[in-house]
Amino acid sequence: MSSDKCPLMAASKLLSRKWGLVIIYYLLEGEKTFSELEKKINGISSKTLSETLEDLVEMGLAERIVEPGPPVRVRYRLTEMGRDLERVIVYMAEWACKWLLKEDECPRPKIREGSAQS
Amino acid sequence: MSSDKCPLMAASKLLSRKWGLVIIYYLLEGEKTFSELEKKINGISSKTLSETLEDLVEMGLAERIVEPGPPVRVRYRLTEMGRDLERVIVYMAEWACKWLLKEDECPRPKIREGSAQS
DNA sequence: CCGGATCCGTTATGATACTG
DNA sequence: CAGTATCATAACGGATCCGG
Repeated sequence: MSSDKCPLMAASKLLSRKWGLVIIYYLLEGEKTFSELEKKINGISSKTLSETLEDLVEMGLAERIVEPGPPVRVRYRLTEMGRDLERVIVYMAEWACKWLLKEDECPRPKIREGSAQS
Repeated sequence: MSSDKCPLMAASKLLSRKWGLVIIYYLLEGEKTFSELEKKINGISSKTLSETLEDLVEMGLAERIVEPGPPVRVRYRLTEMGRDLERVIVYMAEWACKWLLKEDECPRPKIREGSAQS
């Protein structure tokens, strides 16, 4: 049988979203609004950001929090499941620093410690 | 400023390939031929496998090794840069096991020991 | 302005068939 | 065995538009 249970294939919905891990990387810094993410993530279109956020919420990785206005504010926050990707993302970032970037382009991860945010 | 150097964005070519990390996951077990990968990775089309392998080689993550035949054999092997993704992939696999799979569907990683580590 | 939705063109992926 | 060719769908990017 070729049906090995490959855990990475179970995660393929996440992995196949081009900006999924990048968005989570920035959400690890803390909650962000739609337009904060849009400004941070240079190169993403609002359409793709919107769709990817929807998918992240649907996958249970992030929460969409609507603060009734006016003005209405929508914030996105990682769930525990999403925050649990921190190690993956930190190591991926280190890998990219090592192999893809110059030393001086390599930022210190800005992951928040003690992430109790309720 | 929006021009943060985000290491994950530098890796976006890899991350945006749906099957990239999955292929590397299996190549971490050792060299594989095209059809071995095709059998292992259920759900990938030969076209996408072919294109993704080309990209992995072009990105420097894997090598394409042609054994003159007949019959000609083509094997794919990770480079050091590719093997260095091991931590990322192992943690991603663990994450998927924890959140996406049932306990009994969660295989022990079959990564080969004795490879160069940093 | 904010948080998208809609339309449209381009690229990536999937299914199937076929080739050296 | 190791791919290519062809065609269809899905994801992505750019631009525009819209209700609050």
